[in-house]
Amino acid sequence: MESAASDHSIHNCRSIEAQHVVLSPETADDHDHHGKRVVDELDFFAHKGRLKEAKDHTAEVKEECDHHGVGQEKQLPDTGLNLLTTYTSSDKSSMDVGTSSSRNMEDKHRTNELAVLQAELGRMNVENQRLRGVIHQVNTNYQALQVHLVKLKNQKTDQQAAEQHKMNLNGSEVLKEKQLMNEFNNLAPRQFMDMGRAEKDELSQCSHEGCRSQDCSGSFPRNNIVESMECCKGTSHVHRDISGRSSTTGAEDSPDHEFQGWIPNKVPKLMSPPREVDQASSETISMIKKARVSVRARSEASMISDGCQWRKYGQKMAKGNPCPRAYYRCTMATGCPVRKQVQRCAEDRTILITTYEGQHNHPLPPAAMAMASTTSAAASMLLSGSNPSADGLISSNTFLARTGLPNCPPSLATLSATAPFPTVTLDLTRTPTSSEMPLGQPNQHPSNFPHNNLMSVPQILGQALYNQPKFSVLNSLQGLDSTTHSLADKVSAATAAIAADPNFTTALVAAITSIVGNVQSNNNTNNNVSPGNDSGNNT
DNA sequence: CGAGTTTGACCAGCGC
DNA sequence: GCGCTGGTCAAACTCG
Repeated sequence: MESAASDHSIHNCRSIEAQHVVLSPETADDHDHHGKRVVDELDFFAHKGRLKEAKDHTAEVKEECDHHGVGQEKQLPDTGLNLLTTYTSSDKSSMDVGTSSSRNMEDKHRTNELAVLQAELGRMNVENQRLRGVIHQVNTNYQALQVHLVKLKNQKTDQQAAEQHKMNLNGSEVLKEKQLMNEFNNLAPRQFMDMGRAEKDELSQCSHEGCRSQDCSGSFPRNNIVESMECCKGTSHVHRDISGRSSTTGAEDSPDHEFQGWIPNKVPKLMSPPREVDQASSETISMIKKARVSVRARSEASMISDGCQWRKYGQKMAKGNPCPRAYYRCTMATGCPVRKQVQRCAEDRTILITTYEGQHNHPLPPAAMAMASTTSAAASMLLSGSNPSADGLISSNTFLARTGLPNCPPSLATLSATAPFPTVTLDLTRTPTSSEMPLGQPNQHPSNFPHNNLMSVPQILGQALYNQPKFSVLNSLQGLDSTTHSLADKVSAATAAIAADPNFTTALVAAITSIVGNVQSNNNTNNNVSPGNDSGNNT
């Protein structure tokens, strides 16, 4: 039987950081999951260890430089060129006539080594600067798009309100409608698309927008746009309990309502709310809840590691695919409704298709937030007015533009509305053509894509989320208002970007590490040597 | 013995 | 209504 979806044990992000991913067929060992360390997942986070190594290495180099009194980085312009003059052997011999030849040789060797390392350091500094510029550009693009989106939303709201008025709706209802829409519009750019901060903002948002505290005081900080929406939808929203019955808000008073537990897919559909608008909203909510993110990645492993802990609960043979489909549910919290399906592609069995569905009801580890936020961001895109085209595919350009990266190649991400549930597909198996490469970066290592770089997608995103406060510092350093920026959107944007450009992954890791490192080091010393010069280790 | 996996059975939705 | 299919359940099983 195909081992793709049937062979694995608990997948825990916390245990994988130090693991090096095995992606090559020679080393990917799918068979054994008993006792021995088996890498049967595509590990998205494997770079972390290497980054640390590189950082340590950089620190070592610096220390060595200081120790030998040769490290003069502070005094040299950061040109990236090896402008350090090193002592030649003749210089050295003239300076050090009295020492033994063995010591001469040793010194010479060290000096040469230092020169090489310093040259490397300089080169990385230049690369670092360039990447900062890239990040700044991405953020600027994102900001512009967000403003545009809000504008469009407001226009749409006004149009709809006018139409409602024409339909001789009762005046108070129109007012209510508009209020609802305004709430929605207020939420959309911030809360809906800001899953990363939703945890912190939810309470204040709800209290500010008049929603009942009961709705918002969940002990689980849910990074979940659906809950956010429900929270602020007012009195008309409908909850589903575990048994699938619909209940009005009165049922929420039960102490365990906020912990809804596993809600099977086969539960009955939502009860029809009394009013059209409620029905529409409920449908939207339902749609969002069903929104899926599908990730296609080339992997020998049976499952990609996405930072969450999963338990397999079923396996089925799906029609039209000889490979079985495995069903997993999140076990990081009791009753977490998030599921995922893992299946190999029928056409190309080296491609692993992982489909995520649902929103976590518990705090996520930083790495897992990447994927979760992408799901939520995808759902929010659906809310934001995307209209499927006739063939059911929303323009991937639109999608990518909404994710903040208009330059992202359109072939790598699609938003499909033909499936039972709206599905965003990130195809990380494709090598973008040179014309598709965004950000003006040359496609230098197409052969590395997607393997080596794919691994670090959630890693980098997760790391960014993990460093969220630092990220805010980064934004403010760049003159951006961090409070208006959706981290989740950045995640989506970065996902698309990284999918498009393998070099971007490495580059962004280096840049973020560098900037964060700089922020930290600036608090201590004014050291020109960026601690983030570890970008060169992602070969 | 507990946690996780496997796998056949069951159920609901959907199309004919 | 019937059959197909996708999704889930839960008992049996495996493993540390």
